Amino acid sequence: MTTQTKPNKKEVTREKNQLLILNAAEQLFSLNGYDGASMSMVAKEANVPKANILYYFKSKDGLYEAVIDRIIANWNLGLDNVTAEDDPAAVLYNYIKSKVILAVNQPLQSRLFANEILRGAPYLQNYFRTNTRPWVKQKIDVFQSWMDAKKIDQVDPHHLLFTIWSTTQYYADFQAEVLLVMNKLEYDKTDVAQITQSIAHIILKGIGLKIPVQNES
Amino acid sequence: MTTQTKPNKKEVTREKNQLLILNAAEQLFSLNGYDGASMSMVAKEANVPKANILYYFKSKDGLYEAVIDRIIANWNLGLDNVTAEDDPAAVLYNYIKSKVILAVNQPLQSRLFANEILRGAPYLQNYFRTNTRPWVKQKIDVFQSWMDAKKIDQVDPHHLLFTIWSTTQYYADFQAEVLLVMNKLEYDKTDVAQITQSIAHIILKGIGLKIPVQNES
DNA sequence: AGCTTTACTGACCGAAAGGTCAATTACTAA
DNA sequence: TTAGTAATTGACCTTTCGGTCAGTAAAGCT
Repeated sequence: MTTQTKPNKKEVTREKNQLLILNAAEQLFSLNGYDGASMSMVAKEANVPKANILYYFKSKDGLYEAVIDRIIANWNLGLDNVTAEDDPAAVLYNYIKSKVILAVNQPLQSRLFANEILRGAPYLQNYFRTNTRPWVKQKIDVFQSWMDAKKIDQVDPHHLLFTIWSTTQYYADFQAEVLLVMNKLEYDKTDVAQITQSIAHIILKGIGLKIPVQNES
Repeated sequence: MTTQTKPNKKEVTREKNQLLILNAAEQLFSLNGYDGASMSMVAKEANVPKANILYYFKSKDGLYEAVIDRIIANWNLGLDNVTAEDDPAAVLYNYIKSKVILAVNQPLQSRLFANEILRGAPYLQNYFRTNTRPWVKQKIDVFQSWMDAKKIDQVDPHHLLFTIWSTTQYYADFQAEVLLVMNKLEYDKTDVAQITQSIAHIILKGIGLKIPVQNES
């Protein structure tokens, strides 16, 4: 007997509406930033009364935090369980690839974070301190041990990480610029592979690795 | 006899005030984005009456455009006069170095652009089309000829360019994140060299080049 | 069915936004 | 000087902002 809450009708509609609202808010905050998105825009986009949003989320800040919290909950920094014994080339290649796929296919979250950080990360500070920093510390240690073992070149491991983050996220956050410069309307199916290939080539070779053979998945 | 306009007192104060306003606006738009910065904030920061700003710049849009125009006027995309005959390593190293210096020392412009592009570049579209695109085209051609001459590895030249832009601008646009992750309050004197070194190592070696000897300047 | 409680929302609020304008204050040129 | 013109700005306008609240609707419970 689990404490299975019966599918209370109230809870069902509440959850459904909250989902609508969070999706609308995520989209609008991503594109327009915190100040650029208004509660009434969100209400209109989600097709619910504005007062309903306030009822659920207390305030605009509350809504924004809820959006961020949801993203973070599904957020995966990647490179899970990586150890000094792993093959750097395979690990980094897969990491780059997964980040490029995310950037091209789900740019909203990346852009929301970008907006946040541009403003000095008022809401994400805590997250960075309590989650990202320990995560980074662990990866940096692995990178360092790879360097000590002469598996990869000696470069500042922080900057190596930033290089991977920046090159991949660029295609999400600065999509508008990338598309304008490349004279495209949107990314096409070949772009993910192209981008991954280029970035991986530069970064892997840049630290003394070879690109692993890509087994089509 | 040049058409030297006599130092008309009106024009002098006008120019002085416009400068105050533009500086304040640049700062506020950079940090808070278009919607996050209000005319009264700018007025207060610039220490002029709000109506004065409207008098000079017609509208908030007008002010924003003026800020962007001023940045663009002083903007240098770098890599000037680069040709297929130039040494790729020296050219790219210097380019990276100059971009890192800009990112660390003058992040405001970069962040303003970042804010713009995140919103889909409503005001910069035209600039990208008429200026950046031709500039890019010319550099891409040079990159391509370096590849044809086997001076550098074969990678998509667009993505090579984006890699340089993203890695360097990251330290301006995402400064808050970088500092949080590295547990610093601000960049210190050694950072420019560190960052340049790391990025240049990865990118140059990544396309088959060696880092040129750095003659301290 | 009826009673209680919670969920919801239309109408409204004060504050702040961008913008206008009439009145006032400089300058300039004669 | 002084008339004429341009520069300046305090006061005010409309709209929209985030947020409140009293009243209504909808479950849930017995």
